[in-house]
Amino acid sequence: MKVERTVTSGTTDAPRKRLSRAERERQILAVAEEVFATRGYQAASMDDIADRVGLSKPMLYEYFGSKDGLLLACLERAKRELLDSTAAAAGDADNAEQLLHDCLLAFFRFSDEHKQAWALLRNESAVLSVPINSELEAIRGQQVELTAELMRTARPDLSQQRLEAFAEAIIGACERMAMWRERRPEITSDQATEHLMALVAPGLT
Amino acid sequence: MKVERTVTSGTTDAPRKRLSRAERERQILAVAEEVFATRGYQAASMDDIADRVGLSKPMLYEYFGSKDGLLLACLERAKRELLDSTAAAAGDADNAEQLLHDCLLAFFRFSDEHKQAWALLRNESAVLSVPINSELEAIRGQQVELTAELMRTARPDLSQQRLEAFAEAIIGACERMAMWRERRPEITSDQATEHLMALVAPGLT
DNA sequence: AAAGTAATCTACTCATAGTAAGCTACTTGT
DNA sequence: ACAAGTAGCTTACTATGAGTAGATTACTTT
Repeated sequence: MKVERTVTSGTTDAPRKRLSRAERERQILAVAEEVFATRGYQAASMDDIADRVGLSKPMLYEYFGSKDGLLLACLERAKRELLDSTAAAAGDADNAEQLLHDCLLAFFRFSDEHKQAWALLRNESAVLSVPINSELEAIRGQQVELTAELMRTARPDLSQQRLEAFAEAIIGACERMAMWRERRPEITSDQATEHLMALVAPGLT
Repeated sequence: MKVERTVTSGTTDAPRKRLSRAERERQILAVAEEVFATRGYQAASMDDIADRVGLSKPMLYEYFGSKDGLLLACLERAKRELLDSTAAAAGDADNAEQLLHDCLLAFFRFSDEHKQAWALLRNESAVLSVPINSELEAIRGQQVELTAELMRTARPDLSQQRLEAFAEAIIGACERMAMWRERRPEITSDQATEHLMALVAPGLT
């Protein structure tokens, strides 16, 4: 189980290439995302991640501070990607229904195509430590805001509170349906979008 | 920080009452639910829970097997309570819209009145270890089934897949809105219900 | 080539999940 | 009443994994 690297004694050992901080950080993030997504936060060990990168543990702490910090960095990147994807889809739509449709579809496609990032986000409350969770809620707040903002242009008659409520509800519905699709892979992102449209579009137009 | 019990040397020490397994289990569950809900799974320590119960750690393992096992027992109880609450509310409703309304309201009231149980369920994917998560998804499946079943009686024209999709979406929306209400305590359960009804009722009738 | 610095390592500490092995109070058969 | 059995309980351990102190080595700069 233990993969000795024997840096000191080896004859054929490569002398461990040195990389710039930025490069190493990207490399670590890639490995960490994979490990967190497959094993889960708790079962993932810093030693394991370090080994896979081919680096010693203190480097992870040097760059990310803590296990929480490392997860948080992964989450932030994933969340940004998701936000970008949906925001981009919101660009070219002429009416409210079309807009909703495009965003939903973009979301479901994202959860298809970036399975690892999505697995991470889906389990985001994995950690529960107060500092992380509040940070996460802040990030999530952005998504709600974006959604509410988009809806306001379509339905300026609705109250601020109602818009927020709708945004929360729709995002929650999306997340659950994405998890549902993991259990039923035969359901395409178009079908999922259609189901959700059937449920909420009448209430929005 | 360490509260020594000094059982061996004390003069005024109560000799640690012996309880039946069933009673002790209930007592442990109550403490564990509180600790898990407030500190979170990760930060909760078995030693701490044992101390608060006034018991030694091996007893927790004797009765619940592992930390996961203890959390799972808490979750199962909480989930059953929630399921009972909503199922009871489904009893006396004459039409589909009324039914949906009553269930939603029951859910939001539950998350008000059983804050601890709800905090636990809300963070249920806290653990991520594969065995626990699959167990949890199974429990959750019951709720989806119940919801889908209720909707089928109201809308027998919809396909099985669509009913499931609606059930998942509505449950996801509920969960998110309950979390939203934690941030905005001024929003009553009636208001939350009304918002959600406004969003989904048109799509269901 | 000397000095400086950024990347890296080895070798620890400490907290906590989980366990082995035995002790003790209550129950039950005779 | 008392011996035997058992269910509840404890002390004292191991093992793993997060996090850290301090030294070291490879590039960069002058």
